[in-house]
Amino acid sequence: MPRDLRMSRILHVLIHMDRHVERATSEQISKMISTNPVVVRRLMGGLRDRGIVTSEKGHGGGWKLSRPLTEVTLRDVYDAVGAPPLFNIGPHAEPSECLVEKAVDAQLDASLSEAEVRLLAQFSTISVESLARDFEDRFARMQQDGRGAPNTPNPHTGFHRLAGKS
Amino acid sequence: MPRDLRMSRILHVLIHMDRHVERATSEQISKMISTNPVVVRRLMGGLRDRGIVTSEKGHGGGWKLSRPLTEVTLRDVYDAVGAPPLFNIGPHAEPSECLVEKAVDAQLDASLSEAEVRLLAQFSTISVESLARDFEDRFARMQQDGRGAPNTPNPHTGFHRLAGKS
DNA sequence: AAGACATGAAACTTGGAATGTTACGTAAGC
DNA sequence: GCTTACGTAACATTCCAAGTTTCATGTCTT
Repeated sequence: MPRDLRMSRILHVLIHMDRHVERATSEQISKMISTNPVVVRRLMGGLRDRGIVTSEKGHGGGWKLSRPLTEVTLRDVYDAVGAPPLFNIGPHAEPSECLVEKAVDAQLDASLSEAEVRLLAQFSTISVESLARDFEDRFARMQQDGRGAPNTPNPHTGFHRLAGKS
Repeated sequence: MPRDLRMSRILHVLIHMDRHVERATSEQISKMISTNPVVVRRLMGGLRDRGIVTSEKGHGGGWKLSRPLTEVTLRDVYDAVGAPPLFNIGPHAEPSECLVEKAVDAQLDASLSEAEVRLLAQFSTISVESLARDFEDRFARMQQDGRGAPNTPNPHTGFHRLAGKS
């Protein structure tokens, strides 16, 4: 339903890099998230500027995590992709002359701002590592309970088989 | 910053109708919010379907409030405009084959869903009347404190001068 | 030094959603 | 019968994320 997929995509990439590959080129990463190398560079550029990943040119170059995912929060990722508008609804951008409109916009904005603060605060408390681990735990439990999910071994590039032996 | 202005516009219209005009045509309303009569009909159609306003055709027709704004919540308005996606960010629509991606999307969706439930719950507690009154109170206070805001008498169609004598 | 491999960045195209617009149909009042 | 107004379909416009093309820059290998 939503629109801006950048956060979702970056999280996807970060976890793959942590779990499966030490160093990855934009080309390789673009296959993970089914897109173009240039799009990957745009996304990763924000992460590099914030010290979450490093990039190296030339032969053997590519992207590497520069700190453990325990030290990267959802808030960091959100900021790294440019802190796009959280909400799809809201008041006008430019203020109006109309007092009623200004009143409505101010009140509506107050509700949304409060919700935004809360959500971003929650993002700050969630590390990418814990996000990945939550899932892996649940998946492992399913696995050992009566007949787990399919565990289809069909990844993008040959990686995968998450949450087996760690 | 945001995109979907429908809620903001409808609130604007509802308060104007309650405060200033008993009955208004799509033409008149369109001038309030600087748009087209057809756009107004689209917006108001949702309200009519939910019993918030009534419409009448022909001479002397137009739109009227069918219940007091004390009995219309922000949630009602949100639903009436089609309950558009609240968030601008989020995971993909179609599920992926990749387990990592599914994990990321599920976790991200969980955070967003929780925030959505909270925000909509809050919308349910706020009536359009109280939203308007909050502003009017604050405005009146500014007015009597040392020299209030300009109180510019320049509305859309000649209405206005909110929060004077009620 | 030459060539291959990567990132960096600018410029343009594409696609979807809200909005704006035009046109026509239907109902109500004069 | 004519004007007024809503109801609706169809199309145009605008905005932004995403996709794409192209070239420049830096780095490793031979």
